Amino acid sequence: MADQGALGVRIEDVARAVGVSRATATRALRGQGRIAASTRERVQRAAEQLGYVPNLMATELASGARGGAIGLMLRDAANPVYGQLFSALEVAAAAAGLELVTVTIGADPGGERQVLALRRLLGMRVAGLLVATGGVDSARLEPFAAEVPMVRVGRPEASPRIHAESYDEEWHGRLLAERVVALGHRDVVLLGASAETSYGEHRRGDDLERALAGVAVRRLRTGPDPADGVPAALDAVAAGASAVLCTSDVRQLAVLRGLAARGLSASTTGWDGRMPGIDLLGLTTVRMPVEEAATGAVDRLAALLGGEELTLPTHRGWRGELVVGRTLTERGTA
Amino acid sequence: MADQGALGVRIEDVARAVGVSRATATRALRGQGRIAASTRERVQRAAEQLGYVPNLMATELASGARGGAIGLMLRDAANPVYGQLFSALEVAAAAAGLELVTVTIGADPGGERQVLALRRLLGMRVAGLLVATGGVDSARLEPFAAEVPMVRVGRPEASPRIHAESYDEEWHGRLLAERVVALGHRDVVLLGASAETSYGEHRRGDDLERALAGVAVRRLRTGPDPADGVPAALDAVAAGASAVLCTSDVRQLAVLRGLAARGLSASTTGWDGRMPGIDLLGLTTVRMPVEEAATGAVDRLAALLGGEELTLPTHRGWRGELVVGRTLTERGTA
DNA sequence: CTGAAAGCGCTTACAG
DNA sequence: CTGAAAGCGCTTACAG
Repeated sequence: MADQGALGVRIEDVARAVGVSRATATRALRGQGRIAASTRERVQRAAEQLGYVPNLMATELASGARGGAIGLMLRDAANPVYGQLFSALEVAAAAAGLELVTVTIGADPGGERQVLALRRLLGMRVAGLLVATGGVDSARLEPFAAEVPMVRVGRPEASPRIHAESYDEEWHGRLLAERVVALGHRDVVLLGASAETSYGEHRRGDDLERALAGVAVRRLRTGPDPADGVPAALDAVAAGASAVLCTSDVRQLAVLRGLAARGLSASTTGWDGRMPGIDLLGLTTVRMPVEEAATGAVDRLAALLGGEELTLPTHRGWRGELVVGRTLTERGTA
Repeated sequence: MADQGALGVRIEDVARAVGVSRATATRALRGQGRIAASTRERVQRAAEQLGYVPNLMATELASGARGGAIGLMLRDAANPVYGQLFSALEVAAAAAGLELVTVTIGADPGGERQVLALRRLLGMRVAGLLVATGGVDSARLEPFAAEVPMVRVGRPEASPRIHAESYDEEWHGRLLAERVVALGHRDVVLLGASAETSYGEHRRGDDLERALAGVAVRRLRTGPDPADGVPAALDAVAAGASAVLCTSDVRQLAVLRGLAARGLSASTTGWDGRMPGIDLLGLTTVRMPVEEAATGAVDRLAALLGGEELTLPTHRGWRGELVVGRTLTERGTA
């Protein structure tokens, strides 16, 4: 163990150094209550000199304050979309004067780790909860929502009893489908993660498929690796499909690589629209309204913390925009 | 305030429901010490039924346990590199059996917010600290390092008194410079953030410039927006510079857009190498060894926590690899 | 303006 | 195997 250093310094030590009581030291350090300016200064100086760091655990326990912090449960930040959501949430929280304590969850098929993480956050007595993962079903979330204000953000799918600020993926699916159909595609591949792999992507696939009226859809449900299912998709292209619709942009990239490698051509679309070089790559995708959802979620949580308890849970779906690049062309012109 | 719900349930309530003492309830719930199986079961059942969630603050305060968690201070996760570093750290921490509590810092010119965040993390009595931001100078970090094991990760620049697992940016600079020179470029633009904007990028610029022996370098120091300085860089290209070397990939993208818009051509290079579509874009860049640094940092921290106190702080620099794409060609062939 | 005392919710020796 | 008591480090009325 490294030298315990200043962490061993308690307020008692500071108080003793100055010759006052703990209560006085507390007042001096928190700047609350009546206190002589000179005393305050002496205490502050001593605290600084001793390297006093208040023990938050004790502070919050004693004050009963539910710590200003709000807990954020996030999924894998390696994905640009989650990284940006994370960042946007931070910005929004800072603007709202809230501190964020974050825990992330990697793969979590059964949702077990998420429940654990939620308990842990709750154990830290966060004032509110932001849930930005897709893998927990609402049923497991509800008990937590009963204990502390909770807002789900990003993914759709939310029980009517839980606040949610999400992306209107159904709308996004229609946006894409409309354009694909308008360009004459009637035989397409729909490539995306299976429900177990990513519930969010799975839902996107459903939304898109539903909107593709009159189109022959070969749906491929794959694993987490973006390259999964690409060979099968290419086979379908070779067999006549004119477009490969993906439920995420990284998958679209994998398809583009595959097409180039096999010398095939087909239209492609993705989903997310948050990668840096989208314009240069000419990707066709839907851009998720990340900032809007993040700000919406934080504002709603702030309102709930502020006492808006009577509000019925609401589910707000934010709409992004279609980005049409070179990868989507009229059927037959690719 | 939302219904306080089960958060109001204390261990006392559980104990009373079963008719045992708090001490017994504790033992039953933690599974420590001798306890009758039947008692344990009854307590567990009651806890579940009442929705008991242990107050972590009280638990850790009472047990003196410095909570297993380690604190991570991170910079803006919107940047793909940081998002991936975050993710890699999570993975490594999970593998090492450590929990991560993360706070992020946005722009923080003076390093004030970072110091605050560090104090806050320390207040939570984390067992160790991972610092993955660039903006704090070592002098401000040292006091914290004296209190709790600390490892700096990612950015170079570290006092000899602080453990660091970083990227060997000097080496990366040489890697790039060598290739640029080998391809005949003798008049280049070096485009990157000013020291105030991003210390890391600034250092990269220094490293690169130093390695560009015999090359005329026009250095442009810009603000945070990737598009900053691009017009000036293009002017330099129009005036004869054959390459634009950037200290980050997003800047390189901005330059590529600018070149296309103005119908100019020049070689370009970037830095980071972590964007999803690099290969498709044909970017030239250095790929940061994110996973290696992350694993190294977590392992080292784990070792420190495990009692390796005698180790002198070490500074390990991880080396990534050069990625040469279409954007870097022999001078005159662009 | 300042101090003594009680208490936050939990755990941990110490006795039984 | 179980309970009473003391204590973790801090704060907050309540008296002075």
